Amino acid sequence: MNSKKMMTLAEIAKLAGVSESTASRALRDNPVINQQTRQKVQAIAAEHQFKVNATARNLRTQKSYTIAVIIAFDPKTQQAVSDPFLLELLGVIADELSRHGYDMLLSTSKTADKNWGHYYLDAKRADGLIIIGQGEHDPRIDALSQTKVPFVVWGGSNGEENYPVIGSDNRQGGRLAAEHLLSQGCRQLVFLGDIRHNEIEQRHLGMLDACQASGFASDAVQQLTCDFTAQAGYLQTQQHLFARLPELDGIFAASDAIAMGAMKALLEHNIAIPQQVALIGFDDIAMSAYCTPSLSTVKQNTQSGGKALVSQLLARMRGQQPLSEQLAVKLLCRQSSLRRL
Amino acid sequence: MNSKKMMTLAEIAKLAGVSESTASRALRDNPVINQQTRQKVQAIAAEHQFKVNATARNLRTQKSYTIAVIIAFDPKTQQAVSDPFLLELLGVIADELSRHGYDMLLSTSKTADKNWGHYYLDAKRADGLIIIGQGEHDPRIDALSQTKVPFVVWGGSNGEENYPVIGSDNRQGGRLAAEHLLSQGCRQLVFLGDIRHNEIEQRHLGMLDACQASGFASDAVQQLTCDFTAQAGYLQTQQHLFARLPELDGIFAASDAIAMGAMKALLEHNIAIPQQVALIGFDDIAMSAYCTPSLSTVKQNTQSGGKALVSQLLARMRGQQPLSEQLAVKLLCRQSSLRRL
DNA sequence: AGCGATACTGCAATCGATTGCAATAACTTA
DNA sequence: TAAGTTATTGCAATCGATTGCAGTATCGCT
Repeated sequence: MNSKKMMTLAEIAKLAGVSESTASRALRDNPVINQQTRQKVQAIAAEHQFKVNATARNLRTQKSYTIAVIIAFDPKTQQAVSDPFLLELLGVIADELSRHGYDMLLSTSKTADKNWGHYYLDAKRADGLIIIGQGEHDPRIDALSQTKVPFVVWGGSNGEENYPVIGSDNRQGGRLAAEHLLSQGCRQLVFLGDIRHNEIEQRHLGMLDACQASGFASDAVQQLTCDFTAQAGYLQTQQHLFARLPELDGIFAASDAIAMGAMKALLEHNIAIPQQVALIGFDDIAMSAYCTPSLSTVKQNTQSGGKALVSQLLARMRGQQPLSEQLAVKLLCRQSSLRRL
Repeated sequence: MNSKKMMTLAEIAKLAGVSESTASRALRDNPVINQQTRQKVQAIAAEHQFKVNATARNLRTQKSYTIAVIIAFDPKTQQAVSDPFLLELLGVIADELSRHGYDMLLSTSKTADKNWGHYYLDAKRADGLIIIGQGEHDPRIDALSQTKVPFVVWGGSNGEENYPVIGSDNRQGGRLAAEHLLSQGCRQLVFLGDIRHNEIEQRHLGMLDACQASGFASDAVQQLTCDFTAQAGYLQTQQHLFARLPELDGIFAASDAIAMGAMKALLEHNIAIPQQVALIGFDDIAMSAYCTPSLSTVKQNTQSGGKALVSQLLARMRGQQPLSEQLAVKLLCRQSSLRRL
């Protein structure tokens, strides 16, 4: 006989001839319960496919074993969720959370209440928050940090946040990218990205670092604001960069998607990549190795990123002081920037 | 004075000088409560940032206002979560659910218990299930359909499922793609994809439909199994398709990612696209318009897909009979297949 | 004044599991 | 044999909100 109806702990207890308390303890492997009793209860529970009612347990224990992941959307482009990079990160987080026994509640900031944070935490829907992307300096995050809500953020750090930020070492990534372009002989560089985003700003700063270290005048680097899409990269390149040719000879795009848009525009205009203009992106999304020419990029480590987010959050929930982390990035030189083979 | 401590309904009631029952009704806008009382309670609740404890409400009402979304993973490639197409779909689902007042619990089948379904529903973690991708005919889905669990599936239908399936009209998509290739003069076609997946099989069948309708011998179409990644597309093309040149003159890839891999291999081999080999994909992911040559494809409508999934599931939860749906697809002709401009 | 109708409000049970504390049984040890 | 342990188990309160039903005013109308 299987689950004709929904089983409750009370029914299991009755079937086993014990009290609810005993049944509960038996199922949780509480050692204070007699070995035989325990096994009997567990056997009966298994036989009837009994699953503890999570809601009831959560109410009683005042925990939800759930973490809310909030993807901060750029309301203009709605880019976030369709960015391949974020999806990868999300997958890693999902796995990590379930490895630790937590469920994952997903929401987009577009979707969520104006004050997510409260929506999830005050209503005890979730025990903690992972916020992906600060966007253009979101004041709600600062507000959250004034409370005792346990949360961590994926994004860029300028060292001034009073909340834990996990992210790639974007500045170092920017340096690596720029150094590489310079090493390939580029002398007039463009940064394509929106530096109002913290992460992007760091990448840009890293680029400036590298140029200064190499003794280039600061006007050797120009910055052009650009949304996170291939389309934006394409349009910006068409509209603003062709005019700067032929002096312009190197482009560092803030993301691979942008870079692929730029690449399209350049190729349509018959600009040789990398000979006339060298191009490098950021992220290492799956496609970047498969466009033509293949796209050089700075690879973010989603695996360790997701793991760090989860472990820092859980640490914070245990009352420990969480630390911001900057994850190492890796330069991948492919055809779009390698001039001498 | 704000939320120094966690507020409960009882405290709000006390502050308002009413009973818990009245407070509860007032907050839910129950018209039986006096207008003034209602407003007073609501004002006090707002002032103290009171949020109903979702766990307690869920326990009492026996609902969770949560839908679990399960992404069926291909254990070999782990492709699912990083497929840009699925991410888009996920975003739409998230928005739709929250529009209807539901939270979204996300899990991958890799992650979830062997018997997801029971994990979520028996434990009352979720009120319903959206399963994305049947994979290679997952027996667990059949098993689920024997129970009264409310769920819907995104995937391919062969008309024989005894559960509701929402998905693109893959067969029609296959027809469109093949007809297009034939119209461009292609005479030896290859289908690149794993037909053990229901959706992919339908696309393949559609391709055969078109060829038969045009009077081609069935051996004019060859099928080559290929995982869902660009890498797989690249490798399969390299290893198996070069041998079939120059007869082979048209490739229909089961996804854009595969197509982009194939494109890379062809270009490296100096095959002219579309002159020597015309290429078309499926999905219309963001990148497909931005590779060079731009990729022709069959566009799936994620927007209406996500909406249909949610509305059918909710209908089923209300006890209505849900229907399988096949969503219209749209052929997008870009450079990779357009021979005469 | 009397009586039913109407409009609110509150009591108390309930959802299903967890857990502090008390109770009982069994077993030692002096 | 009595007192003291130790091993198990059960009672009952609790988590926080919802809701059926009963209770109390207030009002209208004859």
